[in-house]
Amino acid sequence: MTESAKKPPREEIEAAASPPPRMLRETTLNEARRALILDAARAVFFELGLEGTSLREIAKRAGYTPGAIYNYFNNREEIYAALLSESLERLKEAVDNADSDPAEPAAPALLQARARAFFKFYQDNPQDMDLGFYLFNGAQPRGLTPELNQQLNDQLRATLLPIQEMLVSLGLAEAEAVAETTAIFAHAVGLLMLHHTQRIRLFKQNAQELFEQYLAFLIQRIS
Amino acid sequence: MTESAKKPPREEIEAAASPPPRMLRETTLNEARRALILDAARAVFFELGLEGTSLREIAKRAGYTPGAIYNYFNNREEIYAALLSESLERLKEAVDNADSDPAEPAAPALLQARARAFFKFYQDNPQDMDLGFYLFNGAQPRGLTPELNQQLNDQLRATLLPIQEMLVSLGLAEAEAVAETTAIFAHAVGLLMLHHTQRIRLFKQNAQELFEQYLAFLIQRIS
Amino acid sequence: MTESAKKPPREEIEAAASPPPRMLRETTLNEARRALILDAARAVFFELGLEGTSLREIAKRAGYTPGAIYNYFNNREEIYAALLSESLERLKEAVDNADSDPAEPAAPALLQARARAFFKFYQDNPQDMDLGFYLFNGAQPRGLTPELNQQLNDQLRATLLPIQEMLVSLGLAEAEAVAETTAIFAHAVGLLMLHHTQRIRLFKQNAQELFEQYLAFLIQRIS
Amino acid sequence: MTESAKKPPREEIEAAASPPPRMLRETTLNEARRALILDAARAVFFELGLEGTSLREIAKRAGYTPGAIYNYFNNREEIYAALLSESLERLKEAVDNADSDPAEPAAPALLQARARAFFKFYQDNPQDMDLGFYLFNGAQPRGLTPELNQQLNDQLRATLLPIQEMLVSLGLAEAEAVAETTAIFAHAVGLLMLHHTQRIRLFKQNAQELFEQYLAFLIQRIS
DNA sequence: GATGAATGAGAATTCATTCAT
DNA sequence: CATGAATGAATTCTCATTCAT
Repeated sequence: MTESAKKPPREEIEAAASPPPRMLRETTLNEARRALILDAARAVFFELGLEGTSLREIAKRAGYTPGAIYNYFNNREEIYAALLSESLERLKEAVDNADSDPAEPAAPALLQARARAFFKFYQDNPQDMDLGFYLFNGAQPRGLTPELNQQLNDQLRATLLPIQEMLVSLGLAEAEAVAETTAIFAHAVGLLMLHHTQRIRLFKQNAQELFEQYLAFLIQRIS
Repeated sequence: MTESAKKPPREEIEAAASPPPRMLRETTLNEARRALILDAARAVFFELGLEGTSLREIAKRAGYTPGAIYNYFNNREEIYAALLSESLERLKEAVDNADSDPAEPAAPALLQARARAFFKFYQDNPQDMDLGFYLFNGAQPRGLTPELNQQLNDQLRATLLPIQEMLVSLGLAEAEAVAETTAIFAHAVGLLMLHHTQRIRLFKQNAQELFEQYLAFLIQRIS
Repeated sequence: MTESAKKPPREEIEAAASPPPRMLRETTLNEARRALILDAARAVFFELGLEGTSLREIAKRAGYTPGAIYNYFNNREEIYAALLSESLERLKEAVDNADSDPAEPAAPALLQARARAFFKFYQDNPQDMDLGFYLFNGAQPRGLTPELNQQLNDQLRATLLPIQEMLVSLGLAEAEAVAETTAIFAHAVGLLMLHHTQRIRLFKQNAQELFEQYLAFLIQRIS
Repeated sequence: MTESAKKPPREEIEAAASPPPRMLRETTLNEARRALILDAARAVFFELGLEGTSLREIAKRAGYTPGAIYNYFNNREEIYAALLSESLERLKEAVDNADSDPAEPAAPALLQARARAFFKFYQDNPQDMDLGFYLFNGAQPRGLTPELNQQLNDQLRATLLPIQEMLVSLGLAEAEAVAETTAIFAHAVGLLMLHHTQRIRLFKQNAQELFEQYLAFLIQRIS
């Protein structure tokens, strides 16, 4: 689930009936190794931060020579992109799963649940935010190809869609819903930044509480 | 004005009576040279961004050899800290000056003016935000000493105080005012992040407009 | 036509009577694949030059993985050797074909035609010269086996023989003819070097004209 | 004599009267160290050839860390350029010194002496020729700046000028003299290539003798 | 016969920092 | 106060080659 297949699974398609076992095995192995590298990369990134993350270190932790990495990724940025993509996948999953939180499926409650899930994901996984802001930086995001950039954008957009839909459910016009989604996104990001950098302590405030309050005001305003 | 004296001020104070002219002269010269280096650093940082900024480049632009820098700063992080301190000074100045915007000095208008000034400062100077988030990162801010960290925190706090005061003027209790100040801060930061990383384009929104709207709702809510 | 079989021919010969069809088929296939690789190698070499030519690139263009190449060649140098061998074949062909240039088959004209063909070949195909000088370098030519080296030498010698013969036709003693052939060879090589490295521009001279002049003087001298 | 000063001796000039001893000492030391690196580079180049020559190896032999080299040269190509420049200096010296070979200063003898000196220099120092042809390659010579390229070209041109002058002395028109100089240059280069790559053995000829013969014919022709 | 994984060595270059002078 | 030399570690990436499968 956590692995976004980057390499083309080529022939797998033609023989939909009986995937040749050999090929299947190799593809699986391959993906497992990619995943292994990504796990190492994530670990390094989370432990050492952006600056401390080098190909060497990733390779070492994955039990590889640096050169070997290039069998799975064309360059360092691709690793980051894969990491981010996978992070966004987890984020989306978290937001989507918020629905299954039982009980009251009333629109306001669902909106809260989804926004909360989004907020909580990054609150619990600060490095995932770092990752995002590292790659989503400046005009031409790091070393990403436009395609990769587009893909990541799409993933982000898709993640926030359920929130936007809920706002529409609550009676907002499409345009308003987009604006409010953006605002929620921004407010969450801002609070999370203050939280992670500990600046929020300056004000003796609690990020989560403030976010809840923001949501409460919002719902009140649009109801 | 832009120079916050970090290192040398000590002796200057103890001998308030008769500062030996020689020492005074040297101290002054010293500060001038520190300022020179910081100017160079700022220029490099703004031009090349965090990644492109190296001690070598700073030294070169300041007309020094890299080694000479260490007479004024103990390491690279200290330069960044001084830069950030000075950036916060400019920010504070911007917020304070918002008052002098003539006409209606009514409380709501003043609140708006100050918050706007804050927002605009970082919108116009993205690198200043980079600087802040570079140093204010994670639990133990980069290579900062606790004292430096404290000082920077104080500066930030002082900058936001005028906004907080205005909220009190508008009738909020002290505790509420702090919470709302934090929220304004967070919202601004969040929108600025989305703006600078261009993620806001995904939603076809405009950061400044959204911030204005946030302020409008806020004022409406608390009036 | 362009393929000089290096490796497999052995068995083919011993069993002149009844070459087992299977082995024959395989041998043929094999040679075809060798040729395929060499074609790719030549293309890469001509396009990217010596420095840009890597086994990986050759393999990629031939539709192989790098490892597969080692079924046909023992190492990179062997590919180059095969390439050079084939280049010398083409050169020989060019010189031999000079005869068929119609009209006056008088000895001086033929000599000129052949020498010109030699010169022109390398003038038009600078990479072929690179190839030659890459392998024919220093005392122990690159990674060539003595046998390979001998073979390449023989090919070169055979290529120049028609010129030497023409000199004999023109009345030179065998020893003199060899010496003059060497001199022609050297003069051509020297001018081509100056031409390809563009050093000849320093003198605002034209390589081809100078070579013609050299030939003219030579013919005049020995007639 | 063998050291072409690349780095600007800056202030040395203003105080023409009494060069401050300190500065002088440092300049001298500096040049000595540059020379040391160049010596190492030459040694590596001569021993391992172009392919084997790496910054690492040069640094190691010079007793330096690779990084330290960059205090004296901005990149690898600059080292090569300095090497070539110095090689051309030696070549020029050799040609110029041919004059001082006493006895008969008649024009033909002088021409021969100079051309011979040129030839002999490269015959005795094959790697110097490699160096030249390495850098003087293709349209945009390796990684050389146009200025460096120009400088090297000028040095080469200046080296051959004495030969050209002698041809004028012998009665050739300027244009003819240039053409013949080019031809002599080319012939020498060609023979030297065959000599160094040992291809001349194929013909059982002797490079030096052939060159002498070329000169003899030339002098005879133009006298 | 061919693949794909992996190695291990190596490339040039950059960097913050130290230190004798 | 400032220099210039030097370090040593790091950076990403490339390459020819090997080998189990």
